[in-house]
Parts: sequence; structure tokens; C-alpha cells
Amino acid sequence: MALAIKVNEETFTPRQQAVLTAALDLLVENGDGLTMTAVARRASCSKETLYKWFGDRDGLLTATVQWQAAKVRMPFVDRSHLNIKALRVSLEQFARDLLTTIIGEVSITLNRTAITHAAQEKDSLGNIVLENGPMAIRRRLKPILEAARDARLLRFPSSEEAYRTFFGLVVRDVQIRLLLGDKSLTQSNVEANIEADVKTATDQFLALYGAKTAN
Amino acid sequence: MALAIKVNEETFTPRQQAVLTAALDLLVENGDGLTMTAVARRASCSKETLYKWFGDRDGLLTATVQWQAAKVRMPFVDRSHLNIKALRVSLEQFARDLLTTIIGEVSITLNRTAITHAAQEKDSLGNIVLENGPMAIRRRLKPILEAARDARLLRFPSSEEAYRTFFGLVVRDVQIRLLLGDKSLTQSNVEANIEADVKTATDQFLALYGAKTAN
DNA sequence: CTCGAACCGTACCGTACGGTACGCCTGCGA
DNA sequence: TCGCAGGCGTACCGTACGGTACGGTTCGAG
Repeated sequence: MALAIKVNEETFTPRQQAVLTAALDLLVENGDGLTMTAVARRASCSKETLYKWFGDRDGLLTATVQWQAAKVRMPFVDRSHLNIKALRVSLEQFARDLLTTIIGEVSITLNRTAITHAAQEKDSLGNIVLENGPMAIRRRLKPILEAARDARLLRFPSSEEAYRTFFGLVVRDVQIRLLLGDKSLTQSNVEANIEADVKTATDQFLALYGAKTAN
Repeated sequence: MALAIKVNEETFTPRQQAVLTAALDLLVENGDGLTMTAVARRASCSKETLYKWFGDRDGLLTATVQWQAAKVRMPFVDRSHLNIKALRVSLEQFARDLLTTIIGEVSITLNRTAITHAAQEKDSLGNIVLENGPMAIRRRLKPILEAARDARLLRFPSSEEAYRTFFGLVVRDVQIRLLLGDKSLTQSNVEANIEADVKTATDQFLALYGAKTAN
């Protein structure tokens, strides 16, 4: 998918970004509230301009999701001196970023929008979100895991399995419950437990894949 | 939520179930294809009947999701003689059912529909899916876990944490990727690995929470 | 046989929204 | 100062769809 690459080239003027911000706001406020008229009014621009810039409604939607999803940036991790302590810190950093991203309203909205889109024949938005979400994490995490394996800090049959286990241990049922609108999972509720969950997930991951006295 | 209970009372006539089947088929075929006209044509009934039976479009949608979601039934597990071997079999059974359910087209469609619904102000569909999905599993799994803890087969700080870890280890990133329409996750592709994934997840869970020589 | 309830098929209405056209204003270069 | 490109606001069109109305048919009860 050249989508993730295209994002860097497809740069938007400040005015266009203002429009995209308005579109995103409408999406967050009310998922299906993204009508061309509403965006135009919110951004104080004409519908004609919207169609000139983004082609059609789907183009606007794609641009909005792409532009916003690309903002999610995973942390760079220091790979120079890999010891068990640095590895733990790195993993915790990944877990923290993953969790804080996932519980954010923007992420929830983007995922919901992409899933709604995927419920029809279209898969473009799903690909964008996948590419900037799970796949981005995988790309960043796998090298770390493999370096740690080479340094005899971790042991696993395949880095793919290790990555997916890490994902599962961190995300658990939080994302699907948030996407489904579970009222018993308030954002502040989850937020308060992030640090504990991060530590638990990292501990568990190291218990499963850490070599020797990993704990 | 009295929703799950209401389902048992709210029984549908065969003719009504045929209508709901038509509605579900349309949902599966094309998420937004559930127009009243389409359902009426597919089920060979009149729109007037649809409105008489289900009130409005949302009522039809709710009835369809409710009726279908209630069909998901978790396995009953024998709790009489709990030893480590029986526990492992039970956990594998849960993992297998959870995975096979999640990757099914019907489950994907129901979750997508509920998430789309949740993207607007409405949370009823989300609650139904939650109640018949994750929460149903939790209700069934927790007693097993607690019984196993009482039998000194498992050790965990809280059964809630243990349940969520199990969920994460089993589901990993499969569900979100399927919901987003990840093309690299074909159903047959996942299906072929179910048994291996079930075993891995169970092993990992027991490694984390099993008491003593759980493995 | 008759009546009425349930239901099918279809025509119809109102509205919301995607998309287009057009008039007007502003700013800028010649 | 003139002209024009870009863009705002609004009016407008066509369509899709939710919801309603109504005539015709079937079927079972009395």
C-alpha cells in the first residue's frame, strides 16, 4: 500500500487543514454528521470549494482520516544499548502510547468511520487506519523484539507471534468495548488505570517471552 | 440491562424470523443495504407489514441484531471434577468458540452494524452486542476461573484481570483487523490456524496464571 | 357464502443530502 | 483603474430512502 507514503507528499494548505479539522470535529461530535453542507458551514467555505479540493464526499472523508491518522506517531526507541531494563522501558513506552491512542476520542472516531466504511464494499479507509494503527506499531515494534532476541533478552518462535501477543496483552477488550460504546468504560476510568495496565502487560509479556530471569 | 432477558420472551413467529433472516442477509451482503424496500422485496412482504411488526427501521435493525446475537451460545463447562487437564480443555473450548465466533461473517457484520450505530448517539445495538459477546463470555468464564482458583489450579489478583488477559491472548489483533476489512486476513487463512492459536493462547494463559507446575 | 383480519404489492409523499450552477465579493498583478 | 482568479454563500436539481396509504388477495371463522 503506497497510502502511508502518499500521505507525506499530499500536503494540505492551512486553509485546507482548517476544513479537515472542521470535518474531523463533526465526525467526533456525531459520526454521521459529516454532510458536505455541515462541513462547509463549519469551515465557512462553500460546498463548491469542497468539491474542487476533495472531489467528492468520499475524498473529503479519506483526506480527513488520512491526515489525522498520519498524526499518530509511534515512539522511536533507543536500540543502541539493549539490556533488560531498557527493553522493559521501551515496551512500556509502546504499551502506553498504544493505550493512550486507542482510548482517545479521535482514534475511536477514526476506527468507527473506517469500520462503517468497510461495512460497504470500500476498504480504503480501513487500509489507512490499519496502516497507521496496528501495522505502524508492528513495524516499529518488530525490530526491537528481534534485536532483543539477538541480544538473548527474549525468546520467541516468530516475531509476528510475539508482536500479536503483545498487542493482545495491552489492548485486551478495551478497544472493542469502546468502539461499541460501552458506557461502563469511561475515558477517565480507563485513563486512570493506564499505568497499571501498562506495567501488567509488560510484565506478562516478559514473563512469556523473556529469556531466563527476565522478570 | 434487561435486554438479554427480553430476548427470550420476545419470540418471533416463523414468518417474522424469515424477515429477520432476509434483513441479516442484506446486512451481511452489504452493510448499508438494509433499506426497508430491500428487506420487503427480499422477504416478499410489504413495507407496511415491516412497520407494523417492527415499528421503524431502527426497530427492525434492533430485532435483527438481538435475534442473531442471542444465537451465540457459549459452551457449558463441566465444573464437577476440576483438575488441570479438565481446566485446560475448558479454556481451549472457550478460546475456540470465541475465535470461531469472532471470525464469522455474521459476527463481523453484527459488530460493524453496532459500531456504526454507536457512532451516532445511539448505544442500544452496541449494548446488545456487548451483552451477547464479551459480557456473555465473561459471565461464563469467570466462575470457571474462580473455581480453578479455589482448587489451587490458578492464581490471579482478580478474576476480572484474568478474564481480560484471556480475552486479549485469544483475540489479539484479529477482530479489529477483520472489522477494518484487512484483506491479508482471509477467513480461511485464520480458520486454518485456529487450533494452533487456541493452544498457544491457553498455554500462555496457564503460564501466566497457572499455579505451580501448571504447564 | 360472507365477513373481516392479515398481508402483499405498489404507488405516493416529504425530506435529507450529494452534487452543480451562479451571483457576488475580495485581493492582486498589470 | 481594470480585469480576473479564487472563493463565499445560496439557490437549485435529482435521487434515494423512510414512512404512509390504498386497492387487491388469501384464508379462516361463523
